[in-house]
Amino acid sequence: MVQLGRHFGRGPASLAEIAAEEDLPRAYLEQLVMSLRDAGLVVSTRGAHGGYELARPPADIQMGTILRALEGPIAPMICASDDPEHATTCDRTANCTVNLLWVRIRNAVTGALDSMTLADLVPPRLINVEPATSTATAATPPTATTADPPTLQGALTPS
Amino acid sequence: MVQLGRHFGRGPASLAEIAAEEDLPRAYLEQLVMSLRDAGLVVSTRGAHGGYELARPPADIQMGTILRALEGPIAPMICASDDPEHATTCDRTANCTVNLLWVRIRNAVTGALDSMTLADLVPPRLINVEPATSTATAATPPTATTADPPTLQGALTPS
DNA sequence: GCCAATCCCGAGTGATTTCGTCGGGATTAC
DNA sequence: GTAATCCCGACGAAATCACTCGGGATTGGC
Repeated sequence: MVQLGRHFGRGPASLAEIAAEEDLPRAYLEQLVMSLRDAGLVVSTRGAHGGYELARPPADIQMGTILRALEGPIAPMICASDDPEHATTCDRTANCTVNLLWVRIRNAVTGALDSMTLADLVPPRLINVEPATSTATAATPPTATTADPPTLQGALTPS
Repeated sequence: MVQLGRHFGRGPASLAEIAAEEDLPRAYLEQLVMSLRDAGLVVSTRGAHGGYELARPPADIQMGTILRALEGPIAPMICASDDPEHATTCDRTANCTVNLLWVRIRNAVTGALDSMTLADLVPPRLINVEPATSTATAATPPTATTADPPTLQGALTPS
C-alpha cells in the first residue's frame, strides 16, 4: 500500500502500525500483505519488532503489479484477461464481436496502471494529523511541504 | 445489444428472437432491454408482432452510453464515479492519494468506451457458419491503429 | 369480440465475490 | 522465557450478478 511507500527507508512497519494509519482491520490487512509478499513486492521480518517493507524503491513498483498481485489478472471480462493462462474463451467467442471492446478497455486500464508507480502516489511529505512525535513538521525544503500538490486536486473534482 | 444493431432497419425484433440468437434466457434479456429503453436507446412496440429496435442509428450510439445504461455510472471505485451525483466521497478521501489513480483509470475506460460506437461492433456482414477463410485472420483493418483519443492523456501504451 | 403474441414490471432465488473474523502456531528481540 | 510479531487456514456476513416467476397490459389478426 501507499502507506508502506511512505514508510520506505525507515525499516519494517508492523501490521498494527499500518492498520492504525489506514484504519483497516489488522486481520484483513494481513491477508492483503501476504499476497504482496507472495508476489515479491514486500519483504517481511518475523519476530518482535518485525514487520513489512517494500522490496524495492517505490519508483520501481508499478501500480499494475500491485493490483495484479492483489486481485489477479486484469480482465474486464473473462474473455479479455491480461494473463493468457486464464484466457477462458467464453463459449460465444466465435461470434462475439464485443470482445474487441473489452480488449481495448483492458489495454487502456493496464496502460494507465503501468504508467504509474507507487512513487507517484506517495505524497511528497504529507503531514499527518497525528500530533504524536512531531518532528517539527516543516523542517524540509520549501516547496515539498505543501499539503495539497496542484497535480493531485486537478483531476479530482471537475468531471 | 449488438444483435439489435445488426437488425437495424429491419423493423422491431422480439425478445424471443434476440434470446434465441444470443443464447440468453428470455426473461433475463427482458430486464436488460428495459434498462436500455429507459435510457432511450431502444424503442419498443407492444402487442403482437411487437419488439424492440434501436432508437437511432448504430453509429450514433456510444458504447459508453450503453454500459452506463446497463450498469450505472462508470466507477472503478466509489470515490471515482463518472456521475457527480453518485460521487460518494469515501471517508478516507482527505488523505487518499490513490484516488488520483482511480480517476486516471476511469478516464482511460470512459475514453475507450466513448470512442467506440455500436456501429464499430456490428460485423459488416458476417456470414455466419460459412468458413470463409479470407476474412478469418486479417479482420482488423480499421481498428488496429492505436486510436488513442487525445482525452486519454497518453496513458495508453501501444500493446 | 376473442385469442395469441408480445411487452411491462416487481419480487424472489442461487451462486459468486468481497470484505472481514477467528484461532492458533512459528519465529525472533530482549 | 516472554512478549511482539508474522504465518496460515478456515469460517462467515454482505453485496452483487445472473437469472427465474408470475401475473398484468397492449395490440394485430381472425
